[in-house]
Amino acid sequence: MQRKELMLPSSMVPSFARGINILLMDHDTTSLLYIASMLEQYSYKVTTTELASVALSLIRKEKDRFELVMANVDISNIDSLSFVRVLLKEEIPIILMSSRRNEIFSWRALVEGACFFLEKPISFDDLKYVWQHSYIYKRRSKTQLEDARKPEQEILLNRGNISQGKRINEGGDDVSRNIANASATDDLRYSINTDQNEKNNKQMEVDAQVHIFDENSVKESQNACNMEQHLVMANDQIQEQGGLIKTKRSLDDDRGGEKKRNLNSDNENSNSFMVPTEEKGKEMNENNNGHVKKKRKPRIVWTSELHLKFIEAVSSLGDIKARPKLILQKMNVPGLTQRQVASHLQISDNVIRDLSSNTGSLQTLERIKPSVVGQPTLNSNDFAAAGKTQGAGTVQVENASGISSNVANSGKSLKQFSEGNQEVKAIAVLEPPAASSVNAGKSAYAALLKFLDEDEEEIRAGLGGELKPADLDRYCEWLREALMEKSEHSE
DNA sequence: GAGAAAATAT
DNA sequence: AATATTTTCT
Repeated sequence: MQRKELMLPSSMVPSFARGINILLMDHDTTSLLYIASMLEQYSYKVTTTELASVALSLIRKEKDRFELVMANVDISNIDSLSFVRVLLKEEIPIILMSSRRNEIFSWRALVEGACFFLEKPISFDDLKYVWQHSYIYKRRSKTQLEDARKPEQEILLNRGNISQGKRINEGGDDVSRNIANASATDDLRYSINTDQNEKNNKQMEVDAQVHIFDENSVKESQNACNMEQHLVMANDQIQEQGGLIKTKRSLDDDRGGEKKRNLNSDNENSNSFMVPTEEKGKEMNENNNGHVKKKRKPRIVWTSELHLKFIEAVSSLGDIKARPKLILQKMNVPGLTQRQVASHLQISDNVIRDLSSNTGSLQTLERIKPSVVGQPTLNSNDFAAAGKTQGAGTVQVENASGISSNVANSGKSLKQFSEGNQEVKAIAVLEPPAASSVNAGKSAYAALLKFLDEDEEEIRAGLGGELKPADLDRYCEWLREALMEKSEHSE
């Protein structure tokens, strides 16, 4: 009897737990896709990303969407620690995956509230009961009040122990003892990323100096110093904006008269050390004509580390308190200005730098500015106002009858779409990614699935026999090569 | 101080 | 052309 034929993996998951949403994060693409494909076979709906900051953005955007997060935490990656911290605060069950090298880190995470620790490599069977973590966690939060009386450690360890008895380091006692040894914490900072992979030179320099932002490990002052490196300035070219260029705004100004600018007067209260020293105090220059030109601030780059810090701050403050001033304070990044934070906050909801999880389907954002509703006509630019800052797409409305029509370029305003006094709901619809960019990830993934489907024999042959969990690395490596060959053939 | 939107840089 | 960040306006 081959279990394979008779039993679909998904049938091993109880019906009420099928299709739960899992957010999967793994810095290693191959492993990401591999695990995702396994999870999907169990019926889970998987959203994948390689970046912690993206994962957090997703979670922040749709709080309740994910019932379980599985993350490969790799100490050599700066994001991991902060990522785990933030996640734990979000009250989403989290399963950590990592190699033995990071075991202690994972233990600590367990104590802080993670559910489970899977040691890599992950096997198919390891994932079978993954749903239980989301389920049990849900039940637990219902009875949280009662639970709250228990000593906290106990609860946390209990959660950590919910295991299928496999792979988890059995027994809360072991875990707690090890943690109690406290050397665990010390081991958490150190070994900063030596294998910087894809980043460009500028980034690499920065990364090399970044420290993990661990409250315990980094003193503010020191932190300050290090974080300064985060502010990657775009080159110094300052653009000239002579009075000759008439923009909408400059026209307005021409007649607007008085309330002209205080130009740089309030230019960054105390933080102008971002400006290269020679430039200081020269915010205004003269050009040949003696005309005054204003200097534009060098742009900062919101690296994923910086963004992560931002999200961390926002998340710890909560949506209501998360205002630029407090966020800035919390982030404690020297040289970063409140305006920059404000500006980033403005768009942060829409910031998703990596859409590897996007299947290419339409993404709707239900948000519309009142000003757009009242506008006489709508064009595709109004798409921006409907929820996305800028970019291509259309604005649709949905009226009471549920009819949804495309408003862009229709020559009507949203108001005209409403019936009676009923409010219309405007929906910004993102254009699906261009076919070309429908992520390499997606097609690679599809290819992988197909490949797995069709060529199992070949795979086994290629590996010379039965697959074992321990073979994962070898397997992935082999797969990668096989896939590459394949795509070469198909050219 | 905040947020929206325009301007401008990449 | 599209996106990212800064600046202006309210």
